[in-house]
Amino acid sequence: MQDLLRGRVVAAPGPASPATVAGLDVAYDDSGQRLGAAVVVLDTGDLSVLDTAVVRGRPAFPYVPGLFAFREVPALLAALDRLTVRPEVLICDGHGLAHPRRFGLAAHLGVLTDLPSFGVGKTRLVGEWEPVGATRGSRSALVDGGEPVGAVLRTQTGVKPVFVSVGHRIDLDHACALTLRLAPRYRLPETTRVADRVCRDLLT
DNA sequence: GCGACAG
DNA sequence: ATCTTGTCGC
Repeated sequence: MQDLLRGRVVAAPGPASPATVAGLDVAYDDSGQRLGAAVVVLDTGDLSVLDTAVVRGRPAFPYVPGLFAFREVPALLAALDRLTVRPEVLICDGHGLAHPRRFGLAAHLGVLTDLPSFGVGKTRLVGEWEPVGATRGSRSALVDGGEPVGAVLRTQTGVKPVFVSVGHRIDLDHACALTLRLAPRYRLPETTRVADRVCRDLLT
């Protein structure tokens, strides 16, 4: 399925300066039998929350590295469907092309929605990189099998970097620039932080 | 056979 | 992802 859908990924420059971005995340209960998914739309200017949509349900697939999208995509699509504001870019908790078959969650969601998308992961799935500079904004190429698949980006000086990789209709430089703009104070972009908080609250 | 392995 | 325990720093 991934090998098939991968052919629908579009590599495009930009987007220049999106006014809205969406953050997506999923949380699970203690049993792992229930999940809560959230999509939040933020204004890139002041990082204010413009819209929120949530969904509760069951995992559609077990967690298997490389097949992560099959677990969370159904719930995230359902949540996206409930949005009132149409986001210009999707920022996913996970990887885009930095995937064994170059089709991680961010690429998967991008193709299915045809919205520009990229992933910001907390840990690596594939690839190697040279040490990243210690200051905010420093980045190092993430390379897998000899090809560049993303960037290891320092969003806060002296804090562990994040892994940025494009999904659909966006280039790496714009993805990194957006990530930095959305992470003025913490390691992760506000989109991810807000979505994480919202979906976690669904389980309590 | 052994280590790696998004969330 | 989720959980615990402990430490460091503002």
